[in-house]
Amino acid sequence: MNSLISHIQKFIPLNNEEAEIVLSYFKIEKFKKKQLLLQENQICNKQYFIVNGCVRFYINTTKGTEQTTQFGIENWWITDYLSFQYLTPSSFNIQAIENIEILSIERNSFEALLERLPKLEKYFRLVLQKSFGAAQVRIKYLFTMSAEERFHHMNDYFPEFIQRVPQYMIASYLDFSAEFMSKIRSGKV
Amino acid sequence: MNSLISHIQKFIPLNNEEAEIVLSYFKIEKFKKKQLLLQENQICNKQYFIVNGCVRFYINTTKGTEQTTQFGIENWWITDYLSFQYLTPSSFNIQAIENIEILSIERNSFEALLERLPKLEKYFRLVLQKSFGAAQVRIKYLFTMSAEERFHHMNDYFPEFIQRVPQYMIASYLDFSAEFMSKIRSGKV
DNA sequence: CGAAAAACTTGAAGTACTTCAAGAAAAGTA
DNA sequence: TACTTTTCTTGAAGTACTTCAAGTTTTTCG
Repeated sequence: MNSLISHIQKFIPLNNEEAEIVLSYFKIEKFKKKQLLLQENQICNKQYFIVNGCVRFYINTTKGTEQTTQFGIENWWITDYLSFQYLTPSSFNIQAIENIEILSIERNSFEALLERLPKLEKYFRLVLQKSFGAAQVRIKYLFTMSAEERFHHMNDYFPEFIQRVPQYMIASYLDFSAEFMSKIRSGKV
Repeated sequence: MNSLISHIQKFIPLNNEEAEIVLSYFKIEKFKKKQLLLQENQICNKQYFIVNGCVRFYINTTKGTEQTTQFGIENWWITDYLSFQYLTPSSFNIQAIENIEILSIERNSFEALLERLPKLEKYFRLVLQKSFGAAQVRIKYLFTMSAEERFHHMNDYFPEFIQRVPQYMIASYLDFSAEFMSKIRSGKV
C-alpha cells in the first residue's frame, strides 16, 4: 500500500478512485545520500512527502558552517513553506542524508489537486496544525533547556534520529557544537 | 467592516451570507491587560483571532522566570495548536499585554463551522502555511544571529513591537536577558 | 581489501552571554 | 498630587558554552 495514501487516510477518508487521482499528481523521485533537493536562492516550488529515508533542512551560515534546523523521515512532509507559498527565493537547503525515495508535487499541481479534491484541504490543514504545534514545542525546548538537557530529551524521545543521523548534525539541530556533543556523551561536562 | 471577515477575504472569496455564518460561530471576548486567556495545564480548547490589542505566549520556567515565545497582534490567530488539536493539557500561557478584544471559537464549533463551510479549510491551511513558514525563518534567526543582531533585526523589521511591548518581554522572545537588552540599547556592549 | 573521506574525540584558551544586587526612571492608580 | 508598582539601567563576577588544533576512529567505495 502506498504510504502517502495511508497517511492521508489517517486523517480523512479516501476511496480507491480518489487515491488514484491523488497519486497521479505526484512524481516519485530518488536522491542519493548528500544530494540536494533544494538549494538556497532557488525558489522552492515543490513540496515533498518522504517515502523512504531521511533528509535535513539546513542553512549555510555567514561563518561558513552548516546549521541544521529540521529533519524529516518517512511520512513527513517537507518544504520551505514561505518560499513555496510566495514563490520567493529560499535561504534553506534540503539535503538527503541517506539514499531517499520521495513523492514530489509542484506548486501548480498542488493547487490543481486541491481544486480537484477539495477534501484534501482538511488533510493538509491537519498536517500543518500538527507541524506548527511541534514548532511551538521546539521553541520551548530551545528556550528552557540547557544543551545537555536538550540532548537527553532528544535521546529519550527520538532515539531513532540519534542512530540514523551523524552526531554533528544532531548537535547543530540542538544548537550546540559537535565538540560539546562529544563531551556530553562521554560525560566530560 | 469586521476584521476577521476582511482577513478571510484576503485569502478566499466570501459573500455576505457566508460571512454571517462565520461570525455566528465566534464569540467576542474582552480581556484586560495582564489577564490570562490560557493558563498552563489547562486544555487549550479555543482558537483566538485578535481584533484589537496585543498578547503574548509564554512559559513559566523551572527557574521561576517567564519565557515569552510568541507575540500576537491585530489579525493574527493564536492558540496552542497541539493542545487544541489533541485536547491535551498545555504548557503555555497566553496573556493580554494590553486591553484586548478577540474573537474566540471553541474546538467543537471550529469543526462544526468547517463542516458547514468547507471552503474555509483552504483559508486555515493558507494561514497555517504562512505561520509555519514564519516559524522556520524564526528558528533560522535564532540559530544564525548573535543577540545584538537579533535585536537590530527585530528593530528594523518589526518596530511596532518595540514600541508596544515592554523591553524585557522582547528580550525574552529574542532569547537573552533584560539586562543584556539594556546594554545593547545603550551601546555598552 | 586498502586508501581516502567523513565523523568523532580531547584539552586548552577564549567569549558571549547570564546572574546578582542595587538604584533610577517611568507608568499606573487613588 | 503622591504613592506603589513596574520597568529599565549599571557594573562586577561568573559560567555555559564556543573555537581551535590535532589526533583517532569509523565509514565509504573503487
